[in-house]
Amino acid sequence: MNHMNDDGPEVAGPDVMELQGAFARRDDWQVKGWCRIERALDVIGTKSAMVIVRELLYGGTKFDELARRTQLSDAVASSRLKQLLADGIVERRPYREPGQRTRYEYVLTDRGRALFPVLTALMDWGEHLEGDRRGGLEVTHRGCGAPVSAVVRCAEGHEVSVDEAAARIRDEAWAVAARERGRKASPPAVDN
Amino acid sequence: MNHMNDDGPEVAGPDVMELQGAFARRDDWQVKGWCRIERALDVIGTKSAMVIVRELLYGGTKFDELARRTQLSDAVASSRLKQLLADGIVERRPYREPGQRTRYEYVLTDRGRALFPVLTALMDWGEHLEGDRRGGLEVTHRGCGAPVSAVVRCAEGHEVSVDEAAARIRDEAWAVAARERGRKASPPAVDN
DNA sequence: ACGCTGACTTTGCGATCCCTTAGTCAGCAC
DNA sequence: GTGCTGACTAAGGGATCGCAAAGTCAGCGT
Repeated sequence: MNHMNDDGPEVAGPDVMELQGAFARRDDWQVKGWCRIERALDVIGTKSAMVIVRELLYGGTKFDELARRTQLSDAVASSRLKQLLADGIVERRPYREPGQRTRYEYVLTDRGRALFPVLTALMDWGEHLEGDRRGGLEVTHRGCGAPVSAVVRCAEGHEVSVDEAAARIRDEAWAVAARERGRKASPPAVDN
Repeated sequence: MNHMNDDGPEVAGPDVMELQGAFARRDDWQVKGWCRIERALDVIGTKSAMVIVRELLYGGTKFDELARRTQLSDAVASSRLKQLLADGIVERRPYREPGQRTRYEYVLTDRGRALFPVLTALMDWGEHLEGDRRGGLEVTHRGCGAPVSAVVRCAEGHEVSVDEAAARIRDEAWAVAARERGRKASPPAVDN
């Protein structure tokens, strides 16, 4: 648990998660489609998607606002928005300004707004990287003005560091059975 | 603040961040190098980097463990680890098992472990996507056994939703001056 | 009717990501 | 010293990402 040890080559040690139950034998569990991190990255794992969501969170709605503020080309903005639409992250709704034809504005869905912790966590992490600090943004709580950050917390309200976390398979009995079924269909893979 | 409105085409409304101060004129501020989200993504914005960090958090240390468990090819695992090393996210330290030559194991640095909220936020978000739920992982607090999630919180301890958040430029006076300096060097861009 | 503008779409290209296959290289085992 | 293994490295290729430039298309202005 020795955080903040920048004192030379002495390294951090095994401050990692505890693997519980059958997952302790990590190699027995290949992450075909069940890793939620990978699933998430398949949908928003691209830089253009992330920065578009960023601008939508900042309140941009019109196509040219989003393209300009993200510094993406029209083509990328267009195809990414189309994909975000298909994935249920943004919705399009018509609007019409007086003397203009009907256009569409883009707004985040609930699923899109649920990316707020992801973006905040990335922003926090980017803080400690090289680069300009003063020109950057500060995100605060409108109520009290205090700066915000993304933290990992358990349902009981405790803040959880990496070494205080444990990972286990959700429905272990089912997962073991599913693996057995898969093994009958195809020859055994990792078992030897 | 109408969360969870899946009732048809009625959309969510302007549940977005408030832009304060000079940042309210969003178009006046191009995100050249100061956006921490983009800086973060330049370093870990790739799927292979993310899944390697995931495995390191799960406790993997040896090269072949990491390559096998991430399902990445040796080549990708190798070059990504090299890059993570250069970026200060992992450290390599020699170890030697009896009757073996010296090898290296990979461990996260503090900066690497600081990605825990990012990965947790992604995992949370991936929850609501299509796909298998039962085979998935559950991350809990070792102390009390409760499941963990990533939340956005202010320094005063309030949980902050998107529409309760505000963004402003950190050092606004400096940023305005810096922009003026830049404008002298090159012809005005967005002003007219 | 003609041009202009805002909102895209299409096209063609280079860069990056990730894969497979094949090779290297250090030390044991024999 | 020959073979083997674990840990890489290199080479070549397909897919995806992102860009610039050009094209489309609807309506307003004249």
